[in-house]
Amino acid sequence: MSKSETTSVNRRTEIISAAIEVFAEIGYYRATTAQVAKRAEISQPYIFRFFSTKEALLLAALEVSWMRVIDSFRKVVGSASPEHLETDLIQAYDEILNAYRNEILLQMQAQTIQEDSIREAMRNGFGEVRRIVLEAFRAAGIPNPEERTMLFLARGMLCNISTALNMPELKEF
Amino acid sequence: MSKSETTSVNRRTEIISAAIEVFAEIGYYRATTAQVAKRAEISQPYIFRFFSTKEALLLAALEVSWMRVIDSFRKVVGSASPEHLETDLIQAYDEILNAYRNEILLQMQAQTIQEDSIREAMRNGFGEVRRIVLEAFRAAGIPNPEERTMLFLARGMLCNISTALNMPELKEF
DNA sequence: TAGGGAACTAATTGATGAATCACTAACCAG
DNA sequence: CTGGTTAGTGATTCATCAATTAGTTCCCTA
Repeated sequence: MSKSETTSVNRRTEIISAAIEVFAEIGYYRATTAQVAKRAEISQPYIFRFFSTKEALLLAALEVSWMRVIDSFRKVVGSASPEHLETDLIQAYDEILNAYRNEILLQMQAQTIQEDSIREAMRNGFGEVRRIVLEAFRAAGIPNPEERTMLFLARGMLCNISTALNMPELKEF
Repeated sequence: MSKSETTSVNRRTEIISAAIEVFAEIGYYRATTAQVAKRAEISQPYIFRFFSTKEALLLAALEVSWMRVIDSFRKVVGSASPEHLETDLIQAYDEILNAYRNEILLQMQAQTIQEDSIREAMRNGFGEVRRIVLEAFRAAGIPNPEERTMLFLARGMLCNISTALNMPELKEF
């Protein structure tokens, strides 16, 4: 049982969680800091004690969402047997997509945001995930690991869209 | 040589082209109708003679961009030999991605826009593309056509992201 | 050549949003 | 109990934007 004091760090985390929800639901550019504040049950100006700009808040939210995927994949890679590796990774991503849908919707939005800092965060995230999967496929002795990694990522991106548009038929076969 | 009179229809088309560029570069919600107007070399209010709202303009832009893909794929399906079908489709999409990058960037944005009319347009577009590809794979006698269609679409979506983030390594293998 | 309509714009409006400022309340150490 | 620090807010500012209104220009034709 962890205490839930209102420390500065806790507040920061609460604001990020609220931002992920609101940005995902409303759209980053259309969402207002007032809406984020309301969701976090604080006043709008108080957000700016923790994040210097709205964009800095988006960056923090993206950081959280990439770490969700990266940590999960690292855990799978560290424990899965070579023959279950790919199915376990797929299952792990599927669980994230169910439990943290908004974080993935936010990543999808960020794919087309042109701000340099956002693009860099997205490239880092994708690059790290790709590295983890590719290394794991290699270590598992999977043939054509580069192609298999590409196909794994591709299917993941189609799952995202299938989820976002509520079109299950896109990913089924 | 077609005449380039300034008819009502031409202006409409010009505005849509300008909107595709500006929305793709700036982001739909952040982009202003004034920026679109400037790109189209008309005044900002004049846009509203052709489109009742900013959202109606986005819908028209999405319509253009989906027809680009759909028409191109239909042409390939109508002329390609069964053994070249998939490579020809891939090549066709690659050419669209090069020549009409902004239209695809706009589609990517629209994947996460929650407005009902936009979601419906996106579902129609994806559904029609999927139908065309699946039917063509079946007619060509390709085994597991549903799975192959899913993988084809998945690779396409990864190509989009690879292009948007300028990460060529994502799609290569 | 008068006038009617199509193409187009300047000026404005009402609403909204990010960010800042000036302030209060609660707590805690010496 | 007091002086400093942390947590927090109401009110405001300045900018911006979608959409409307009220016009002007220009061409075609009867």
